Amino acid sequence: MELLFKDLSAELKNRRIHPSYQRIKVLDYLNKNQCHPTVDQIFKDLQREIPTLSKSTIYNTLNLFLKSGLIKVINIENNDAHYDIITKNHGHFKCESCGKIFNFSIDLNTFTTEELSGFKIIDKNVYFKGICPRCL
Amino acid sequence: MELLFKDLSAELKNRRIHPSYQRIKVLDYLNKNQCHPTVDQIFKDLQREIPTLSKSTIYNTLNLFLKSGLIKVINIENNDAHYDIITKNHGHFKCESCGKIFNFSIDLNTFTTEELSGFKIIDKNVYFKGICPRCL
DNA sequence: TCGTTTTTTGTAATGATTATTAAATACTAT
DNA sequence: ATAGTATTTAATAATCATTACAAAAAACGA
Ligand SMILES: [Mn+2]
Ligand SMILES: [Mn+2]
Ligand SMILES: [Zn+2]
Ligand SMILES: [Zn+2]
Repeated sequence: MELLFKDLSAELKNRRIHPSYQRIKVLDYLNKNQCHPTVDQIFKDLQREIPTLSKSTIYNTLNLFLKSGLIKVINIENNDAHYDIITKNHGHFKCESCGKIFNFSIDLNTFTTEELSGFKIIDKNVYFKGICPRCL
Repeated sequence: MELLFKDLSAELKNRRIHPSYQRIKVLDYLNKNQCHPTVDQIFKDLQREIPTLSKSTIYNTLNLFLKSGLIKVINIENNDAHYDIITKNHGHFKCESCGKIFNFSIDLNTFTTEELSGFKIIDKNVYFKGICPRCL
Protein backbone atom coordinates (compact mmCIF):
# COMPACT_ATOMS: atom_id res chain seq x y z
CA MET A 1 0.00 0.00 0.00
CA GLU A 2 2.73 2.38 1.03
CA LEU A 3 4.65 1.04 -1.90
CA LEU A 4 1.74 1.40 -4.29
CA PHE A 5 1.34 5.02 -3.33
CA LYS A 6 5.01 5.53 -4.06
CA ASP A 7 4.55 3.98 -7.50
CA LEU A 8 1.58 6.18 -8.30
CA SER A 9 3.47 9.16 -7.02
CA ALA A 10 6.42 8.35 -9.24
CA GLU A 11 4.12 7.89 -12.21
CA LEU A 12 2.77 11.40 -11.69
CA LYS A 13 6.22 12.88 -11.17
CA ASN A 14 7.34 11.33 -14.45
CA ARG A 15 4.61 13.32 -16.14
CA ARG A 16 5.58 16.50 -14.30
CA ILE A 17 2.41 16.43 -12.24
CA HIS A 18 2.74 17.25 -8.56
CA PRO A 19 1.51 14.16 -6.68
CA SER A 20 -1.07 15.62 -4.34
CA TYR A 21 -3.23 13.36 -2.18
CA GLN A 22 -6.31 13.85 -4.36
CA ARG A 23 -4.43 13.24 -7.60
CA ILE A 24 -2.90 10.03 -6.27
CA LYS A 25 -6.34 8.89 -5.13
CA VAL A 26 -7.87 9.53 -8.56
CA LEU A 27 -5.03 7.73 -10.30
CA ASP A 28 -5.33 4.86 -7.82
CA TYR A 29 -9.07 4.69 -8.51
CA LEU A 30 -8.57 4.56 -12.27
CA ASN A 31 -5.98 1.83 -11.86
CA LYS A 32 -8.26 -0.31 -9.71
CA ASN A 33 -11.41 0.43 -11.73
CA GLN A 34 -10.49 -0.11 -15.34
CA CYS A 35 -14.18 -0.26 -16.29
CA HIS A 36 -14.15 3.22 -17.88
CA PRO A 37 -15.83 5.16 -15.05
CA THR A 38 -17.55 8.51 -15.43
CA VAL A 39 -16.81 11.63 -13.39
CA ASP A 40 -19.82 10.90 -11.22
CA GLN A 41 -18.73 7.35 -10.45
CA ILE A 42 -15.23 8.46 -9.53
CA PHE A 43 -16.55 11.32 -7.43
CA LYS A 44 -19.15 9.31 -5.51
CA ASP A 45 -16.78 6.46 -4.70
CA LEU A 46 -13.88 8.64 -3.64
CA GLN A 47 -16.10 10.97 -1.64
CA ARG A 48 -16.66 8.16 0.88
CA GLU A 49 -12.93 8.10 1.56
CA ILE A 50 -12.40 11.85 1.22
CA PRO A 51 -15.51 13.59 2.61
CA THR A 52 -14.25 17.06 1.70
CA LEU A 53 -13.67 16.11 -1.93
CA SER A 54 -15.06 18.42 -4.61
CA LYS A 55 -16.28 17.39 -8.02
CA SER A 56 -14.27 20.26 -9.46
CA THR A 57 -11.14 18.48 -8.31
CA ILE A 58 -12.16 15.39 -10.24
CA TYR A 59 -12.66 17.45 -13.40
CA ASN A 60 -9.41 19.36 -12.86
CA THR A 61 -7.45 16.21 -12.20
CA LEU A 62 -8.85 14.26 -15.13
CA ASN A 63 -8.19 17.15 -17.52
CA LEU A 64 -4.66 17.37 -16.16
CA PHE A 65 -4.14 13.65 -16.69
CA LEU A 66 -5.60 13.93 -20.18
CA LYS A 67 -3.26 16.72 -21.20
CA SER A 68 -0.25 14.74 -20.06
CA GLY A 69 -1.43 11.63 -21.91
CA LEU A 70 -1.78 9.61 -18.73
CA ILE A 71 -5.38 8.67 -19.53
CA LYS A 72 -7.79 8.80 -22.45
CA VAL A 73 -11.36 9.98 -22.68
CA ILE A 74 -14.12 7.98 -24.34
CA ASN A 75 -16.96 9.91 -25.97
CA ILE A 76 -19.49 7.51 -27.39
CA GLU A 77 -22.73 9.27 -26.58
CA ASN A 78 -22.77 13.03 -26.16
CA ASN A 79 -23.80 12.83 -22.53
CA ASP A 80 -21.24 11.45 -20.05
CA ALA A 81 -17.55 11.11 -20.77
CA HIS A 82 -15.83 7.91 -19.66
CA TYR A 83 -12.18 7.72 -18.66
CA ASP A 84 -9.67 5.01 -19.48
CA ILE A 85 -6.34 4.37 -17.79
CA ILE A 86 -5.37 2.05 -20.64
CA THR A 87 -3.86 4.33 -23.27
CA LYS A 88 -2.59 1.82 -25.77
CA ASN A 89 -4.83 1.60 -28.81
CA HIS A 90 -7.82 -0.71 -28.43
CA GLY A 91 -11.47 -0.80 -29.36
CA HIS A 92 -14.56 -0.30 -27.22
CA PHE A 93 -17.94 -1.98 -27.28
CA LYS A 94 -20.82 -0.22 -25.55
CA CYS A 95 -23.85 -2.28 -24.60
CA GLU A 96 -26.98 -0.28 -25.38
CA SER A 97 -28.86 -2.20 -22.71
CA CYS A 98 -26.68 -2.04 -19.58
CA GLY A 99 -24.38 0.77 -20.70
CA LYS A 100 -21.24 -1.18 -19.85
CA ILE A 101 -18.16 -0.52 -22.00
CA PHE A 102 -15.99 -3.49 -22.95
CA ASN A 103 -12.48 -3.53 -24.40
CA PHE A 104 -11.38 -5.49 -27.40
CA SER A 105 -8.04 -5.54 -29.15
CA ILE A 106 -7.82 -4.05 -32.62
CA ASP A 107 -4.74 -2.90 -34.45
CA LEU A 108 -5.27 0.30 -36.39
CA ASN A 109 -1.58 1.15 -36.58
CA THR A 110 -1.35 -0.80 -39.80
CA PHE A 111 -4.33 0.94 -41.31
CA THR A 112 -3.59 3.58 -43.89
CA THR A 113 -5.49 4.93 -46.88
CA GLU A 114 -4.38 7.20 -49.68
CA GLU A 115 -7.45 9.30 -48.90
CA LEU A 116 -5.66 10.48 -45.75
CA SER A 117 -2.21 10.74 -47.28
CA GLY A 118 -1.84 14.49 -46.60
CA PHE A 119 -3.33 14.28 -43.10
CA LYS A 120 -1.42 14.21 -39.83
CA ILE A 121 -3.13 11.52 -37.78
CA ILE A 122 -2.80 12.02 -34.04
CA ASP A 123 -5.42 9.70 -32.66
CA LYS A 124 -7.40 6.69 -33.86
CA ASN A 125 -10.64 5.55 -32.27
CA VAL A 126 -12.94 2.59 -32.81
CA TYR A 127 -16.12 1.80 -31.01
CA PHE A 128 -18.96 -0.60 -31.60
CA LYS A 129 -22.44 -0.52 -30.18
CA GLY A 130 -24.82 -3.38 -29.57
CA ILE A 131 -25.89 -5.84 -26.87
CA CYS A 132 -23.51 -7.68 -24.57
CA PRO A 133 -23.79 -11.43 -23.91
CA ARG A 134 -25.17 -10.90 -20.41
CA CYS A 135 -28.03 -8.73 -21.73
CA LEU A 136 -28.85 -10.97 -24.69
CA MET B 1 -36.79 21.72 -58.00
CA GLU B 2 -40.36 20.55 -58.01
CA LEU B 3 -39.05 17.15 -58.92
CA LEU B 4 -36.40 17.18 -56.22
CA PHE B 5 -39.01 17.99 -53.62
CA LYS B 6 -41.02 15.05 -54.84
CA ASP B 7 -38.02 12.78 -54.43
CA LEU B 8 -37.35 13.97 -50.91
CA SER B 9 -41.00 13.61 -50.10
CA ALA B 10 -41.01 10.05 -51.39
CA GLU B 11 -37.90 9.29 -49.38
CA LEU B 12 -39.68 10.39 -46.22
CA LYS B 13 -42.85 8.52 -47.06
CA ASN B 14 -40.80 5.36 -47.55
CA ARG B 15 -39.67 5.72 -43.97
CA ARG B 16 -43.22 6.37 -42.77
CA ILE B 17 -42.44 9.99 -41.98
CA HIS B 18 -45.04 12.57 -42.96
CA PRO B 19 -43.30 14.92 -45.40
CA SER B 20 -44.00 18.29 -43.88
CA TYR B 21 -42.43 21.43 -45.34
CA GLN B 22 -39.89 21.73 -42.52
CA ARG B 23 -38.89 18.08 -42.69
CA ILE B 24 -38.35 18.25 -46.43
CA LYS B 25 -36.26 21.37 -45.98
CA VAL B 26 -34.06 19.72 -43.35
CA LEU B 27 -33.61 16.64 -45.51
CA ASP B 28 -32.86 18.85 -48.50
CA TYR B 29 -30.27 20.73 -46.46
CA LEU B 30 -28.55 17.54 -45.33
CA ASN B 31 -28.46 16.31 -48.91
CA LYS B 32 -26.90 19.51 -50.19
CA ASN B 33 -24.55 19.95 -47.21
CA GLN B 34 -22.87 16.63 -46.69
CA CYS B 35 -20.21 18.27 -44.52
CA HIS B 36 -21.66 16.90 -41.26
CA PRO B 37 -23.40 20.06 -40.03
CA THR B 38 -24.41 20.73 -36.44
CA VAL B 39 -27.88 21.66 -35.24
CA ASP B 40 -26.84 25.30 -35.09
CA GLN B 41 -25.54 25.34 -38.66
CA ILE B 42 -28.69 23.74 -40.00
CA PHE B 43 -30.87 26.08 -37.96
CA LYS B 44 -29.09 29.30 -38.89
CA ASP B 45 -29.00 28.52 -42.60
CA LEU B 46 -32.60 27.37 -42.85
CA GLN B 47 -33.87 30.24 -40.74
CA ARG B 48 -33.03 32.64 -43.56
CA GLU B 49 -35.43 30.75 -45.81
CA ILE B 50 -37.98 30.02 -43.10
CA PRO B 51 -38.07 32.99 -40.72
CA THR B 52 -40.55 31.33 -38.36
CA LEU B 53 -38.42 28.22 -37.95
CA SER B 54 -37.75 26.97 -34.43
CA LYS B 55 -34.65 25.19 -33.24
CA SER B 56 -36.91 22.65 -31.54
CA THR B 57 -38.13 21.62 -34.94
CA ILE B 58 -34.57 20.91 -36.02
CA TYR B 59 -34.00 18.74 -32.96
CA ASN B 60 -37.34 16.97 -33.39
CA THR B 61 -36.75 16.37 -37.07
CA LEU B 62 -33.20 15.10 -36.68
CA ASN B 63 -34.22 12.74 -33.89
CA LEU B 64 -37.05 11.49 -36.07
CA PHE B 65 -34.66 10.91 -38.98
CA LEU B 66 -32.23 9.17 -36.63
CA LYS B 67 -34.84 6.76 -35.32
CA SER B 68 -35.84 5.80 -38.83
CA GLY B 69 -32.22 5.26 -39.85
CA LEU B 70 -32.34 8.01 -42.47
CA ILE B 71 -29.30 9.76 -41.00
CA LYS B 72 -26.51 9.06 -38.52
CA VAL B 73 -25.13 11.14 -35.69
CA ILE B 74 -21.42 11.73 -35.13
CA ASN B 75 -20.23 12.22 -31.57
CA ILE B 76 -16.51 12.88 -31.54
CA GLU B 77 -16.23 15.50 -28.85
CA ASN B 78 -18.89 15.65 -26.16
CA ASN B 79 -20.04 19.12 -27.17
CA ASP B 80 -21.85 19.43 -30.49
CA ALA B 81 -23.34 16.53 -32.37
CA HIS B 82 -22.83 16.41 -36.13
CA TYR B 83 -25.28 14.83 -38.56
CA ASP B 84 -24.53 12.71 -41.59
CA ILE B 85 -26.87 11.88 -44.46
CA ILE B 86 -24.46 9.19 -45.63
CA THR B 87 -25.43 6.11 -43.64
CA LYS B 88 -23.23 3.49 -45.24
CA ASN B 89 -20.26 2.63 -43.06
CA HIS B 90 -17.29 4.96 -43.41
CA GLY B 91 -14.66 6.59 -41.25
CA HIS B 92 -14.35 10.20 -40.10
CA PHE B 93 -11.33 12.40 -39.63
CA LYS B 94 -11.72 15.49 -37.47
CA CYS B 95 -9.18 18.28 -37.85
CA GLU B 96 -8.30 19.60 -34.40
CA SER B 97 -7.37 22.95 -35.93
CA CYS B 98 -10.32 23.92 -38.16
CA GLY B 99 -12.85 21.46 -36.77
CA LYS B 100 -13.80 20.16 -40.20
CA ILE B 101 -14.86 16.52 -40.44
CA PHE B 102 -13.68 14.52 -43.47
CA ASN B 103 -14.90 11.17 -44.74
CA PHE B 104 -12.70 8.25 -45.63
CA SER B 105 -13.65 4.78 -46.71
CA ILE B 106 -12.99 1.93 -44.34
CA ASP B 107 -14.54 -1.49 -44.32
CA LEU B 108 -15.23 -2.87 -40.89
CA ASN B 109 -17.90 -5.29 -42.05
CA THR B 110 -15.27 -7.97 -42.44
CA PHE B 111 -13.73 -7.27 -39.04
CA THR B 112 -14.43 -9.86 -36.38
CA THR B 113 -12.68 -10.92 -33.20
CA GLU B 114 -13.29 -13.87 -30.92
CA GLU B 115 -13.31 -11.38 -28.04
CA LEU B 116 -16.73 -10.22 -29.27
CA SER B 117 -18.04 -13.63 -30.24
CA GLY B 118 -21.01 -13.51 -27.85
CA PHE B 119 -21.87 -9.88 -28.60
CA LYS B 120 -24.59 -8.62 -30.90
CA ILE B 121 -22.95 -5.83 -32.88
CA ILE B 122 -25.41 -3.21 -34.13
CA ASP B 123 -23.14 -0.35 -35.10
CA LYS B 124 -19.45 0.16 -35.92
CA ASN B 125 -17.72 3.52 -35.73
CA VAL B 126 -14.24 4.74 -36.59
CA TYR B 127 -12.87 8.22 -36.24
CA PHE B 128 -9.41 9.70 -36.38
CA LYS B 129 -8.23 13.02 -35.06
CA GLY B 130 -5.35 15.16 -36.25
CA ILE B 131 -4.55 18.02 -38.62
CA CYS B 132 -5.89 18.32 -42.14
CA PRO B 133 -3.64 19.19 -45.12
CA ARG B 134 -5.00 22.72 -45.36
CA CYS B 135 -4.11 23.45 -41.72
CA LEU B 136 -0.69 21.82 -41.86
C1' DT C 1 7.62 32.84 10.46
C1' DC C 2 6.19 35.49 6.49
C1' DG C 3 5.17 35.85 1.78
C1' DT C 4 4.41 33.35 -2.53
C1' DT C 5 2.77 29.69 -5.34
C1' DT C 6 -0.05 25.71 -5.98
C1' DT C 7 -4.01 23.05 -5.10
C1' DT C 8 -8.54 22.40 -3.63
C1' DT C 9 -13.11 23.71 -2.89
C1' DG C 10 -17.65 25.84 -3.60
C1' DT C 11 -20.49 28.20 -6.45
C1' DA C 12 -21.89 30.55 -10.58
C1' DA C 13 -22.11 30.47 -15.54
C1' DT C 14 -22.38 28.19 -19.90
C1' DG C 15 -24.38 25.62 -23.44
C1' DA C 16 -26.38 21.70 -25.74
C1' DT C 17 -30.29 18.91 -25.45
C1' DT C 18 -34.80 17.52 -23.80
C1' DA C 19 -39.47 18.34 -21.85
C1' DT C 20 -43.54 20.71 -21.97
C1' DT C 21 -47.29 23.11 -23.63
C1' DA C 22 -49.77 26.20 -26.58
C1' DA C 23 -50.48 27.68 -31.36
C1' DA C 24 -50.83 26.44 -36.02
C1' DT C 25 -51.78 23.32 -39.50
C1' DA C 26 -53.51 19.13 -41.74
C1' DC C 27 -56.90 15.62 -41.94
C1' DT C 28 -61.67 13.33 -41.58
C1' DA C 29 -66.31 12.60 -41.44
C1' DT C 30 -70.58 14.51 -41.48
C1' DA D 1 -68.02 23.70 -46.33
C1' DT D 2 -67.77 22.84 -41.14
C1' DA D 3 -66.72 21.16 -36.93
C1' DG D 4 -63.93 18.19 -34.54
C1' DT D 5 -59.68 15.53 -34.14
C1' DA D 6 -54.91 14.43 -34.79
C1' DT D 7 -50.42 15.96 -36.08
C1' DT D 8 -46.79 19.22 -36.42
C1' DT D 9 -44.49 23.39 -35.20
C1' DA D 10 -43.01 26.94 -32.21
C1' DA D 11 -41.71 29.11 -27.92
C1' DT D 12 -40.13 28.60 -23.60
C1' DA D 13 -38.70 26.27 -19.42
C1' DA D 14 -36.00 22.60 -17.37
C1' DT D 15 -32.11 19.55 -17.19
C1' DC D 16 -27.53 18.32 -16.75
C1' DA D 17 -22.60 17.84 -17.81
C1' DT D 18 -18.86 20.74 -18.02
C1' DT D 19 -16.22 24.98 -17.45
C1' DA D 20 -15.10 29.47 -15.28
C1' DC D 21 -14.14 31.92 -11.45
C1' DA D 22 -12.75 33.32 -6.91
C1' DA D 23 -11.91 32.37 -2.15
C1' DA D 24 -9.96 29.04 1.24
C1' DA D 25 -6.51 25.77 2.26
C1' DA D 26 -2.21 23.72 1.78
C1' DA D 27 2.52 23.44 0.30
C1' DC D 28 6.81 25.64 -0.41
C1' DG D 29 10.98 28.57 0.17
C1' DA D 30 13.67 32.03 2.21
MN1 LIG E 1 -10.68 0.79 -22.66
MN1 LIG F 1 -19.57 11.15 -43.06
ZN1 LIG G 1 -25.27 -5.32 -21.41
ZN1 LIG H 1 -8.05 21.78 -40.68
